[in-house]
Amino acid sequence: MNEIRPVRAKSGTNQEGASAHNRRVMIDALRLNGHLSRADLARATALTKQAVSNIIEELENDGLVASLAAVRKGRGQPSTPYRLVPEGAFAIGLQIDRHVTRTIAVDLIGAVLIRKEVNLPGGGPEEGVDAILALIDETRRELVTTAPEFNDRLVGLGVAMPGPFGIDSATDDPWMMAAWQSFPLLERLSEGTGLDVRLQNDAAAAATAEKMVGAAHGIDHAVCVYLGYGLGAGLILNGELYRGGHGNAGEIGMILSRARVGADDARAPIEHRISIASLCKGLDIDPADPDLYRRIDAAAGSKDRRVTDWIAGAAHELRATIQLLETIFDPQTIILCGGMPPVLANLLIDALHPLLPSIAERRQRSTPRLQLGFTDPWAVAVGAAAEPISRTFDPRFSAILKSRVGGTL
Amino acid sequence: MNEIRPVRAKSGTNQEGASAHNRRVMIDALRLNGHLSRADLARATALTKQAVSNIIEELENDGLVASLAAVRKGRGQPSTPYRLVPEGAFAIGLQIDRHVTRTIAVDLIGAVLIRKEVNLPGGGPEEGVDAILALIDETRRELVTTAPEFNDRLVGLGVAMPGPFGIDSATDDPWMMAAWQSFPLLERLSEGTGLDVRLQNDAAAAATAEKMVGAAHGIDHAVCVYLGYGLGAGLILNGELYRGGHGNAGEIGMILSRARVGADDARAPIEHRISIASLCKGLDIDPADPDLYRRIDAAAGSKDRRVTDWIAGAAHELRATIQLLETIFDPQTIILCGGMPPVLANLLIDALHPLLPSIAERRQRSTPRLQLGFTDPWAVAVGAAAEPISRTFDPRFSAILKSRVGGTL
DNA sequence: GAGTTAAGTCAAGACAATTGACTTATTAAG
DNA sequence: CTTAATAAGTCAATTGTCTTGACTTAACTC
Repeated sequence: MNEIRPVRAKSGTNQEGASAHNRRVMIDALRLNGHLSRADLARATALTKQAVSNIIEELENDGLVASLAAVRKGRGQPSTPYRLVPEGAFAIGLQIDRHVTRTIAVDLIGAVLIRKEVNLPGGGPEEGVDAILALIDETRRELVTTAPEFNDRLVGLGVAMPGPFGIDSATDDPWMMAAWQSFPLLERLSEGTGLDVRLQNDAAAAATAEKMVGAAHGIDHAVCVYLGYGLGAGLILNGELYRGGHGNAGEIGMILSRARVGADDARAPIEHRISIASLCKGLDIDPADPDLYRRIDAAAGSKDRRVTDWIAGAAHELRATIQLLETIFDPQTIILCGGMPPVLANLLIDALHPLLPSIAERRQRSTPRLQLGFTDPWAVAVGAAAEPISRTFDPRFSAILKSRVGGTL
Repeated sequence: MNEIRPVRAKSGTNQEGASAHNRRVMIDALRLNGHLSRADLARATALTKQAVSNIIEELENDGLVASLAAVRKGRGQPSTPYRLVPEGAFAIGLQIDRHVTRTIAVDLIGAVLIRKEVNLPGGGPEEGVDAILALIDETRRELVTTAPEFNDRLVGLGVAMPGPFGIDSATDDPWMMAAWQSFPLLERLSEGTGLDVRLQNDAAAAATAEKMVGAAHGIDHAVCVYLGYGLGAGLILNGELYRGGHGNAGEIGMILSRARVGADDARAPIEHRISIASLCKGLDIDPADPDLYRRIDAAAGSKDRRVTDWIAGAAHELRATIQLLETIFDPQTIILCGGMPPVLANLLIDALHPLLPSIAERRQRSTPRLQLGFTDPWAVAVGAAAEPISRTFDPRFSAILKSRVGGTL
């Protein structure tokens, strides 16, 4: 403690870390493959039968896995497959959006257990946070009351709200939620609930949802393009969500468009053409309109000229963005998701084809270059709730390491 | 073996994996901090003094670390700092470029030990590979002869060549090295040398070099923009080089430009304006000119109008690209590197400022948004050689896991 | 010179995976 | 029907690596 010079180093690990990893690997394998016997797991994880047996027994005692009926499949003793027990854990997701606030609870396999939606009272975050805490508490109580098997099974609270976070320049973008950005939300929620709380932006949450229960399930390299009020991307790289140096990776809405606005060189963010906000502008709807979803749905269904114009513009811009993302990330697939009516999503997907040539054009593709993901407005909340589940149960480098105590010399 | 259904799962780990990780963590900590005592290491890695002591003793026996003179720094027993022993390991890097082939050897700390350059005999890869194997062997022998302490210390061979790899459409880009792309180079090199061989594209190799001995040293999130014959980016994400789903991540040269070529909507790859190849075109030099570097240097130094034009065009395009990369990756810094004369690099860096506004504009930056990295033409070869060192000694998730034996049911 | 602080070692203990032999349950072959 | 082959899974002993807590050593401070 004589010098202030910080020592930079990664953490080491020990048997506990290894064991924790192995438990996560078992859960991950069951999540990906549905059900596997102990022998299957031993082969798949490169562990010995005995090690797997011990771990599975432990997980069974913890109520995280359960056996199914034995299966005869040829010579040899029949195998006993194991599956995840959905009731083994649950997490709460909180989505704070511009006009609504939602809570949701999902179980170990990502299934939705309960959901609630409120309009926050006017005023700022200071007033809102109490309402949020009440909503979370209500969600928690209600679930445990109706399904007591979930008692003591809550692993965390995930929060999703529009980013970017921690940016100096309070941009004058009317769709940014400046007040919430500067509010110490996580601290207040953590204090108020006693839970481990983590924040993601909308796109990251949508990607987390796609990864656990959607099109990105089991895919290690995917870019989820999230089209909401704004535009973002959730980056799944090496099987984990990538956050960037300051938690703002994937804010692709702020990429400057290729199209010039006027005669000068000023270019607008692509979000100004690819977003529900821009569609609202075109349709002359207030984005705060509580009936927004239905109105867009109607307009899209009726082939309103203003919708087709928007689609043409958005598709033009988005095609280039997809080519860009493919070029930069070389992902296995790109997933288009967002809280929009399926009619609109399908029109957009159609308008995006044919895609621009890119390195993603390869003969032996196992997944399409572009797929449609969730369009359910609740997907972001699901992703928010899926994050604590993933953090608690998925294999990841950081879960192996010992938690740092000191870190400075 | 009754079903073909593959079981997808991550590998488990055991004490061996944990131990291997801890050894790597020690080496990484010493690499980052220069020298640390056992007590420092224990604090920094969250391991116990005893565990660190054992590991360091082992590493010392293996000739990878060595102690320095004891340091008195206040009360208590003086500490004995340890440092990496450069002679503890070396790796060979092979750079196959359009007009030259280079080999290099670097030691454990990334210092260059020996380097060689040849022009491959005409003909295709089939003729070339024998010359390459001879060159590698010569490099290896010469080093071990002049510095016998390196005997038996070779950890691998890293190869760098222009990407992208494994793309169907043999593009008609005259700068692609189609013949080499389809040649089973790695297999042949692996057979011929008996070494573990890995391939990177130029930009990835440059980033690997920056990470081990350059501007990205100790930085976990950085994008290295590599300006060579073509344009690419080496992505350092979470402290590791990101390769993408098919090993082609970061091929940003193929991003389509914002500028239209003609009146129609056709757009050229930005590489057509940001690359040495494009500069050659502008200067009317054959990129194969053996005197290329000097001629560009002269032109840049003399403020040749054609050079300033190129710089203006490249800077315009590159500014947008930098804004794009910052927006997508939210890195701690962007490093511009490439095999160009420093005069040119500095002119380009100057022309890039002021940078476009982006989320990277934050008050408490510890690193500049854009820095100049290596411009040495040998940097790619260094990066190629640094890869086996990094793979062997740096902490990484995959190093903890047991190697898969089966994997299918 | 006594007390304090910090680095580092010693020896025993704990933990989780490994090893190799064994049991059990089924199909295949003669 | 019997025997062999095959595969799942268990038992008990072993191993390797980190942890624990007491101890030693070497400096500084008062």
